[in-house]
Amino acid sequence: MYNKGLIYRGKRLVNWDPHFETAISDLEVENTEVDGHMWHFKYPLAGGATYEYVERDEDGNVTLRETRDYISIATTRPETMLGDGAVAVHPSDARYAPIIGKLCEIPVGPKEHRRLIPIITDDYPDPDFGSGAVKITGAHDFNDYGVAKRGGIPCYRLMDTKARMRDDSVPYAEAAAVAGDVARGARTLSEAEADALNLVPDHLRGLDRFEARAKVVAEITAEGLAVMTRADDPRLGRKLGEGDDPAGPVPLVEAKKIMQPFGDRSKVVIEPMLTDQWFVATDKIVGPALDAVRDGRVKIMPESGEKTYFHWLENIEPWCISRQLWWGHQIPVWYGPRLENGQYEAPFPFTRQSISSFDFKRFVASNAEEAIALANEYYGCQTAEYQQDDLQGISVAFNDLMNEDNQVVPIWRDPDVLDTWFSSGLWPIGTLGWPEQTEELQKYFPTSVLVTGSDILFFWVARMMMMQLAVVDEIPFHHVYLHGLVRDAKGKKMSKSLGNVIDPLEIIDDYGADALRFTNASMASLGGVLKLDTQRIAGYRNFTTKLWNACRFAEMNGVWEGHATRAAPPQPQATVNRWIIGETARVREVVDAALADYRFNDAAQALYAFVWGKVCDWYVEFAKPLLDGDAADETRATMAWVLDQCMILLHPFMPFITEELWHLTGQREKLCAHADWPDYGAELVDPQAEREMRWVIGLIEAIRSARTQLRVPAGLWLEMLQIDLDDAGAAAWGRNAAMIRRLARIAALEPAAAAPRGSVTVAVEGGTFALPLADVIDIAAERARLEKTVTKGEKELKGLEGRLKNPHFTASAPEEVVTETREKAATLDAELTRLRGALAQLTRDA
RNA sequence: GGGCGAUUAGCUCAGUGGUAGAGCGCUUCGUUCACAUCGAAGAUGUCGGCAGUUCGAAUCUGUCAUCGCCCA
Repeated sequence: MYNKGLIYRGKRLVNWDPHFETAISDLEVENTEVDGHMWHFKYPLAGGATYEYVERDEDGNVTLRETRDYISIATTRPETMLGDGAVAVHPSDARYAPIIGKLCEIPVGPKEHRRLIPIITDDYPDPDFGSGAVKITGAHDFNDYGVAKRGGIPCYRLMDTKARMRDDSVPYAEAAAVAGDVARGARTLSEAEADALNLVPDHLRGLDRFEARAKVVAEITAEGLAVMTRADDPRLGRKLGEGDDPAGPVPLVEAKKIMQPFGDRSKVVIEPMLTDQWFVATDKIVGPALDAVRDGRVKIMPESGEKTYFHWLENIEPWCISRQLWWGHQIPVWYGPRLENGQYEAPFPFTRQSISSFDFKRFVASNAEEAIALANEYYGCQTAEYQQDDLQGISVAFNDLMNEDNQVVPIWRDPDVLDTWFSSGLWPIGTLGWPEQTEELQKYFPTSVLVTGSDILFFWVARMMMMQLAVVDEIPFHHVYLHGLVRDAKGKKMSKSLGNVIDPLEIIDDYGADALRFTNASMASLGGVLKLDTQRIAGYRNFTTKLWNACRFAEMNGVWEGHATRAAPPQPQATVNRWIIGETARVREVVDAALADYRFNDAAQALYAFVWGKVCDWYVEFAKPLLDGDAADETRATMAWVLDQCMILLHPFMPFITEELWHLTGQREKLCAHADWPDYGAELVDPQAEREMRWVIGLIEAIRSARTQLRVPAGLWLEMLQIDLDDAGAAAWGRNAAMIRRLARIAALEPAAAAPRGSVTVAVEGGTFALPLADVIDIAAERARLEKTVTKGEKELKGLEGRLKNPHFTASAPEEVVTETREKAATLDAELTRLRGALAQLTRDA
């Protein structure tokens, strides 16, 4: 990338972490609002010059007119005043028009060496904010840096790597004199010369930045150059004490919420710092990464992630990739003296400062041998490698070279390391052996799906995209699946300092790895926040137990005797068995469709509903009578197949228990993990069986509901009367009587012409039944129950009929929707008729 | 200030134009031979407000409100 011109070295303002003494990226900075102060100071005009300062209201009326010999500046960081290069005002700001181009004095430092700086115009200052005038400290503020660059204002660095006031270079008097010449236009400074100049007054040198701030404030205030106000000025944000005079003059120090940058690891205040760093020219490599998503070669899910991705990449800044850390990939660049017209050039003698900022000759190579080879060729003589911090060694070697004592040129490697995101940006190819053309690289690159947290989109995903396209000119993956961040049950970000971190190992101890995994899957809907709630995990723990118990039931009934894996479903005769095979086929289709769309929660949800709600709640219950009868063998075969399918389909969501059950329940040629994923579908559905079982379940539920609502003792077996029943219903009853009677606790079914006095009506599709319970139940309760059902049904029917009566609906709605609505209305109408009949009967009896 | 998103049952959340669901919780009942980490039955919603598009809106559009995240 360096050779392609995509990486360069430059002096730029970076986020500097004074604790770890390294540059960090924007994304590693947390901006937090804290209570801060805004100081207002007077910058006296040079030579005692004065001007008419006029303020007007919105209508242009003069609200203040006074003669001033200063310009008022507000700052939240007074210590940076020492490095001011100018004062800027907005070009449209009439208040300061008379003094533009004039010089003013920085009101700090020894009186005899006060620095003068120019008053310039720039679009950055907001005339409505503070005094409208902004001090420009290019080396310590990002906005100011921009103004300084535009206005040709020098950037004076004030602090060292620990954010202490600088204590190097020449005495203040000398430095201030140079800066004064610059301000008067008598000379200019190169970037490096400005950087080398230490403008910290001698008595402040070596102080911590916050100590220096306090001293600067105290000195300016003592000199009477703080802007004053009344003690009861609300901007001060403080309460007056007993003896305070509300009108008493006090310095204007506003109490203000300010956004302050903190290092996300060190938690110390980040200092914008002008340093030499390596950068990626992101503007040159961002295009392909944007195009790949725009044209759909790479898809980000959820789609909102694409918007975020575009927004970030379209506004990307140069990427600072050097870090001053001891760990990481060391930057593969070696430096040596420049060779110009046969002369070696270097800042002799070498100092820490000069060696890191001088523009040396660079040798970029993948290892030291190659670098030395390059250097030997360039210098036409031998070279030797040194450590950059071995200043003495390099100085001696360079001195010998100059004195022609020894023709060995010293070179040394850049001590900085690469940003981890730069290194890991190459992960998709680096892990496969690149730059070697390995078999793995051929086989696995480009990769397929990247699954990661939504917060990683900028950190890593965008960088992998840019770097793979820049380095090997291919997309690294075709799908990016962004999941939410796991939070605690209250939605708080987990953090060690808050102590709300949920340790997955503890969850696993309490609920099992399968329960945790299933929970994660079931909450993995696209986007959003995942609030990890142990109650929910416990629910899925219960689900694993449920599956276990279903298999145990099967075992107790001989289902697993001689069982071996069978891919093809059995072909049973019994409706129940035919039905559950169809249901299995349906859920397999739903699960596959969900997985294909990365809707893991839908897949998990469908399996949960099927295994618990269909297999355990109904099929196992229905099977109980069958296991004693003629259909016992085919039922065993069906149950074995269905449970095998449950294990296979559930395996991705709960691998441990399914694998365990797999091996406990039959002869297995391979792991459940390796079992063939099924591909059957709707062809296994028997529509007749499905209709019949739906009817049976409906009848059982209707009877159970009537029983409990009328408080029939749960253990009581009831006689039931068949009032009317169509052919389909009669056939269904005939085939499933044993199951219905068992599950609804019906002792016997007798035909009857009419429901006798005081009986409970059970209306289902195509039929009406009655439970003669005159002795047991409360007639009024039964009437209330029926009335409630009728009212509810009537309301629904009214809605359906309303739609059907609307000609626009029948004309414009899709045909199947109209048909479906008609059928629903007809069924409901028939049921209501039966219920109304029962209600009338009840009223007559009473 | 800019961008993104959210607002649905008591709680946590699904639901991309056909009249609203799940889990948990809650109420009542239950020692029925897989399972009380269970079973049966039940209650609970002007889908944040308003306006619009549409035969039909939780869903699309606009607007307001509240909240969250990211970036300044």
